[in-house]
Amino acid sequence: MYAEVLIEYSAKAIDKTFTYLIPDSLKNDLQVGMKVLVPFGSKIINGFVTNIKDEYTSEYELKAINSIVDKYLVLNDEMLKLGAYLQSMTLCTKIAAYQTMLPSSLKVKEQKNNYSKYLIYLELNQDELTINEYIVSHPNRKKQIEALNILLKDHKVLKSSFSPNIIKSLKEEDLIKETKEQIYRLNNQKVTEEKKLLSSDQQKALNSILFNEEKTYLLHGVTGSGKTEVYMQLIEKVVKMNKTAIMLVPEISLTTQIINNFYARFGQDVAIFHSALSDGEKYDEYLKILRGEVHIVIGTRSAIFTPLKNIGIIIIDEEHSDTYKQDSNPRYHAIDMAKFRCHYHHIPLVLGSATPSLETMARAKKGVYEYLSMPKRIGKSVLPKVTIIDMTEEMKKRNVILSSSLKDKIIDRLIKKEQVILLLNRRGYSTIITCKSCGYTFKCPHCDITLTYHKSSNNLRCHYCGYTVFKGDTCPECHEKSLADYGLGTEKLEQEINKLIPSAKTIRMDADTTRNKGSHEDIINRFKKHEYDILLGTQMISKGLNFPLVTLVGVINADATLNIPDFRSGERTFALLSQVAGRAGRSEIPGEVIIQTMNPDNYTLKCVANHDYEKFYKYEMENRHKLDYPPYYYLTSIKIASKDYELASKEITKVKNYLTSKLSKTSIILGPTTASMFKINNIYRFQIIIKYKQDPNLFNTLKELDEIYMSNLKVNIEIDNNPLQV
DNA sequence: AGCACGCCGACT
DNA sequence: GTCGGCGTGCTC
Repeated sequence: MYAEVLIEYSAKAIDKTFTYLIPDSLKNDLQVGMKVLVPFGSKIINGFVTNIKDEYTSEYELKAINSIVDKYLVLNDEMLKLGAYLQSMTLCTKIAAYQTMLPSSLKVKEQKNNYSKYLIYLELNQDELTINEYIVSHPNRKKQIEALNILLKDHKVLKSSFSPNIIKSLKEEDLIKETKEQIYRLNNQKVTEEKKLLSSDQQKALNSILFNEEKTYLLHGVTGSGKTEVYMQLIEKVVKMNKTAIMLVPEISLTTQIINNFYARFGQDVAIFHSALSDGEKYDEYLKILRGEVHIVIGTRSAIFTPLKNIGIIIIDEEHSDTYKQDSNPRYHAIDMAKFRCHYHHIPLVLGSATPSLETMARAKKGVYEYLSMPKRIGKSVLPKVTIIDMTEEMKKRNVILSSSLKDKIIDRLIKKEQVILLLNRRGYSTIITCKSCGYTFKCPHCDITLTYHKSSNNLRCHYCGYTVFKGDTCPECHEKSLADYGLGTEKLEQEINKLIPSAKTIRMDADTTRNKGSHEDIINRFKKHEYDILLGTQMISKGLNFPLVTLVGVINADATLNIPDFRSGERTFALLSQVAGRAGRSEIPGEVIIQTMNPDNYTLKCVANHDYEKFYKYEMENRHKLDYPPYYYLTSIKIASKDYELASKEITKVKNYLTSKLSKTSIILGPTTASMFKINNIYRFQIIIKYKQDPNLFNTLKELDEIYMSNLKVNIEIDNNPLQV
């Protein structure tokens, strides 16, 4: 018997199967979809079995498979097909596709292939009579007799409750034995079964979703309309049918509240899956799923690849979130993967959002998706009042960071013992450091980016490659003491608030303060307990959090996200601000939102202020239509990357010519231009954008291009179908 | 991806 | 005369 094996080097040059002999010892256990260790060249490395066959003829002397990495981990038929689909969509290597589908802890680096955690128990290994004889004949061994008596009474006791040398001597006498039971690191008990009463909108949405056909639903519900409860009741129905469910959330650490609700209602029937789990936890959760011990999986993007069987529904919460698209190697979108699995199982896909992506909404309007709407908040809470503050006016009053009205309102909330959230979508202290006498600005030597000043560590950092330099007092060019900083980051905001409102207790949440595991939750919990009055931070404070005492949300600088040169910046700003605005007034006390901007007449901001998604949608769709952007056209971006500037620029022109000769006349080929992040880590990037509605030649042309650059070591090609950033 | 083989330049 | 540069090609 022979096995076809993919080698775990993700390189285009060896992205093909190699045939190995299956030794007799593995014949019974080996299955397609398993990871194996094989000799390859001079090394022993991981491989992945894609086929098993009886016949093979070749001039090679075949090598044999060494061993199976983990006999519990097998990709089933569905997962193998999904992997092939992933590979064909993203043009990644075959092995990379399967690797992304298996939990990363199992990319066995060191020879550690058993992540299982056990509890070890001691039991008597002799009958009661023998034990008693021993006790009588060794009256001096007091500690040992004590242990034996405990075991006589309780039969099975945790090993850790005895001291090791007692165990050792009793084991030598063969009086006791060890038994082990696997335990899972994450274990949550059900707390309540209590279902919440549904509003009529919720009930209508719930009833509209049918479980026995393949169909995509858009659940469009404003913040606070109770989408989570609908998800839970949908899943409850599915579980009652003895089927399983996957629910994706954008970022698990920021969605702890949803997770806790699910644990409370479904307890051990839930497995969670995301990158912040430890390797052991990940392994346990994966095993629970593989063994069919849970019906529900909640997780981030990668959870779409968990091997649940007999799926009954897939739900994607906050479907517009960028986090569902992977921004490195297999650039897949979780929604595409979900559609594949829904098709496989003939089941519904539910996309939920308060601010659906334009693509999703357009499909709902066309009737491709069924549209379900929940336009009202549940209970007594109402949508907050949103006010736009013109910062150009405030600047004249020398209010650079806080407008007088936002400052007054913060003080008012502090007096009322309520809480405040402030959003500033830029971390660090200040964004640019410039020399006032010679005009020098600090830039990253490896990237085409200005460095951000971090005051707490007194250094300048590149937010792309991590390059860090100490900031001195003098300009490195002209050596004058005339360095000035411009632009506002969260670090400076925190300092300024403490200066302006000294009585306020503030806590900051951004990538810098949440580097350690559990620090997100810690900040959230402490804020929730009202240890702090003001939570300030980047966009990570906007998602899914529900703080009843927050009655004021301030957006410090709405222009920071609005002015990013990307055709989706309006859409992103609308979603971000709507979401953060939704944090205000989640209980009976009505909330209020202040948006500070230099562009008070901006249409997007006005739509946010009026909570008017429809108006924003129409406006933005017109723009997209005029400029031939999605959802009217599909996009594909092709980048050529190289350390050699000249070579990259020469190759991108070749690519352009190739595309022009191959693609249909109706496709629009833009560029070549320098990519938006032109130089990162000393690598130059040029790009071409293809806009198309339908192009039968596109896919094959991309594949050909990919193959042309397959063995080129100096130039890399990066193809991204439906890129999020252009 | 890693590693060996192979063919030309600057050195003890 | 050798050491070593990295270009090319192979790995079941």
